[in-house]
Amino acid sequence: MLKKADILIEQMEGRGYRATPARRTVLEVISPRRGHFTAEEVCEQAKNVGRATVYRTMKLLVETGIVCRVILEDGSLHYRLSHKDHHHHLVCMACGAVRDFIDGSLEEMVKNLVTKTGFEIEGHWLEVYGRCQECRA
Amino acid sequence: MLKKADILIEQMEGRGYRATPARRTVLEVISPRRGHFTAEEVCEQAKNVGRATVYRTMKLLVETGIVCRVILEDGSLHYRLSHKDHHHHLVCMACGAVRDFIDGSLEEMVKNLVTKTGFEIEGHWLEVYGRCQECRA
DNA sequence: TCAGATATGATACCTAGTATCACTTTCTCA
DNA sequence: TGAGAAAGTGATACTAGGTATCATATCTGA
Repeated sequence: MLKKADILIEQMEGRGYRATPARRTVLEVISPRRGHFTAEEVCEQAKNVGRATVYRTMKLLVETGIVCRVILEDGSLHYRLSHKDHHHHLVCMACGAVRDFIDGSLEEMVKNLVTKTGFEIEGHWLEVYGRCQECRA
Repeated sequence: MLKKADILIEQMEGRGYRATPARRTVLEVISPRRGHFTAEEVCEQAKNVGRATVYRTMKLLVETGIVCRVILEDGSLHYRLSHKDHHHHLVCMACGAVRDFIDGSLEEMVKNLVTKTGFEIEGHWLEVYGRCQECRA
């Protein structure tokens, strides 16, 4: 049976990137993660991978869509495994849990902005912050 | 006649902060600005104000609602004068122009998320990136 | 098999922002 | 009015997060 990390490695190879030991290690660190994490956390856990390589790999993984960036309320950059194409994050500020959501009305709104403002819209970024059901209890 | 910077100074005083020369200088640098700018740019222009003080002042201005934070697509933190209570930004990636907008459907969507997910929602952050009418021409 | 392309890790470096601290300014209230 | 407290300042050193460089290692395919 293929491990999750193997599936991700295959995704990378499919995009024309080499499946190197360093990248494998990074993916093995990342793949069991549920919530969001920083590049620095990956550095700590992937001990035999250089810091520069971890940062390079994270950038690569974002490009290939394997992970996505999560910006917390304080502006700090985190990452998490990506499961869908375009989606947004609902981040619990207490436990760090992240839920994805897609919202059609938002895409609609963006379209309206085009006609209202004359802007050509290339992208948008939405993060919602709060406390999840468990943390409220 | 009151300059724009004076009005902003008054706003600060109204919140219980002192109107010091350093803060005046920062506000004079900021007040004629149209688009977004970084704290570092303010440092360069407000030459006789210490860097630490500029950063402290920027933080203060965000707290008092006089400026708001703008996060660019690359994750870097900029600021701009704030004109409304809660709003979002439409940022031109070519010329740096920023347009504010308010969107009721978004607030609606956030409310829907509460019932769908059980999250208690504390805040959200939306930035839209594109090219303005002038830059497209 | 070997030349070129890719990837790596160590290191130095850079940028943005914060902590510290001695000092100055301003406020306030007796 | 003036003394003490509170608030603010700037220089400096420091930290975190990330990038540039470069010699070396590894892979790939003609």
